[in-house]
Amino acid sequence: MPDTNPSIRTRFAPSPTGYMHIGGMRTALFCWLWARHNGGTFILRIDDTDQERNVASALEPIFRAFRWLGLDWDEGPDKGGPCAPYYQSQRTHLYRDAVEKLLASGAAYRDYETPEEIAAQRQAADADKRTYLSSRRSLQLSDAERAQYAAEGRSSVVRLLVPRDRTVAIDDVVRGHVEWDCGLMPDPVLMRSNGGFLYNFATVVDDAQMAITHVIRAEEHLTNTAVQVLVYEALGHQPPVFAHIPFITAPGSNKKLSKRDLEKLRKNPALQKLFDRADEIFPQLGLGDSTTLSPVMVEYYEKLGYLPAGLLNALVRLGWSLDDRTEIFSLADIVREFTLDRIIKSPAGFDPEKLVSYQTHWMGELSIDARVDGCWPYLVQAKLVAESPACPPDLRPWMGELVRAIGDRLKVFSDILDAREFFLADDALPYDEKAFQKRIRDAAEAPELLAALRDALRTVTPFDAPTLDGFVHGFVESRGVKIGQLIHPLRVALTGKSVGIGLFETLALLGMDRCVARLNRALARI
RNA sequence: GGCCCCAUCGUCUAGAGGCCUAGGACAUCGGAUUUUCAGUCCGAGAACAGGGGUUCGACUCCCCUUGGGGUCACCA
Repeated sequence: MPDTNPSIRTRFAPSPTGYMHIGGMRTALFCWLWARHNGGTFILRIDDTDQERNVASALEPIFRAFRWLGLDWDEGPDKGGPCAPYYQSQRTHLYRDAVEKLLASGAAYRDYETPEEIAAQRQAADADKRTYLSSRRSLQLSDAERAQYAAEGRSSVVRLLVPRDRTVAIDDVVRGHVEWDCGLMPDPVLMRSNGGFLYNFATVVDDAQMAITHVIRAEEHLTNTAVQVLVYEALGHQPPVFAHIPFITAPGSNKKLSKRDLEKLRKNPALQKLFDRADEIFPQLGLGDSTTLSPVMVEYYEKLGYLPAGLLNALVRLGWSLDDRTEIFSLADIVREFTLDRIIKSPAGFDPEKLVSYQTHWMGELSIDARVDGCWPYLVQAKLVAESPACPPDLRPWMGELVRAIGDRLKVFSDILDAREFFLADDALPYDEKAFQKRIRDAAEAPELLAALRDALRTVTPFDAPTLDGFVHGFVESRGVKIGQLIHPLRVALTGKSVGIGLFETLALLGMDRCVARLNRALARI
């Protein structure tokens, strides 16, 4: 058992965006894992500094995603905790105090230059191919001028006074030693002219006040870290340990997987199937389509009936591995084995195929009963069965047989909808016309064979798969035809499709009466 | 463009100087099983970006080049 450290505190700070991004979820997972691995504390803090929207409803999908995956938090908005409140919008007094402290110590200054002036300076620097640096003219102001400006209510921002004669460095757990030259940094704004605070500042104040020991976040924040470390130092705090993890990219590309590029992602060959499946399934469930629920959102996987274990397994293997052979991890395994030093440095492409393979594994671990329970809500939602919170007891044995017959074809719970023909009324069965043509109309002996079988079927008892297997084989033998000549047309006649579960299971599941009814209907439409 | 990061099979990765004729998984392609599909079993192909060093010896260390990415806001 590796060393653990209960004093470790990590946090994840989502913005209320109205959905949970798959990449963000992976970051959150790593934060959660490090806390849990150590028996430490995992904190959820809401980054709602620019709260235009309805925070509560925009937060709901985020909480939902955490709960679905089984990632709990020890301190957070709904739970409270020793560092409350956990909404940044309610913590402005802390930021204000920190700004005052920095102003008083001279580590920060009030800057009266207008945005236009700054922009002009920036442009001039660009034109001269010079690194832009803050002019710091406001520092030259006399006390009298300062007082006058304040009295006039002239607008100003508070900037950190960057110590230009040195460097800042971190020893990132993942990246190693990274260093920046402060002489190249403009003075960052800490507080806006309207009194609002900036991310790079608020985050540091929060992380320090919440005693976060490990900041685990996506690599895109690496550059921000320079400013943040300077703020830690100016405030007199010890910076936490940083771990900048590689981000998740779109399959076959090395661009960040983002919701903005949805249209590009739609054309990505590896993602195509996921979008198509969404467009096929979600409308049946009354959930919109791939535009409302796309593969970059955690909700996509939940709503399609993926298993938390499947997604979790896939997510943790993106940028992390234990050794040269272990692929399958339960959440408990991951918690036990997860360490920061096994995180990879390079970006990881999200591979839907690999996700499916993990998913298939974990689905296989589930009992038939559990699979029935997982599938049931989809049948209800698609209105294929009568509304009921769970599969009724009298239907359960039959459902169990169906799910057993579907076997590995059931990769996610919504795949049960591919077996919709078992739930449709006999006179409402749609036919794959191409298959019907080829297997029934164009096969000379098919109609007669089907009719004969229909009549013979009435004598079969018990009407179960093994018996039917023997019976059908005897039937074709006695007629001197090959099994394939019967089986293909029979499948189309009974299910309307050319592919599906085992044929004898299909017969048994349908039962004699429905088989006869469907055969009659098929024969009548030749 | 400045600064920063990254670079092993198509993909996810193992590899902390000799264990590497580079291992595993997913995907792909064969073959077997089979009533379709899925699966299962067996097998195959498939990678250290390039160039310099260091070293008896480099996938592993250093430098350069190339390529990719991130970031440069009174966004987060």
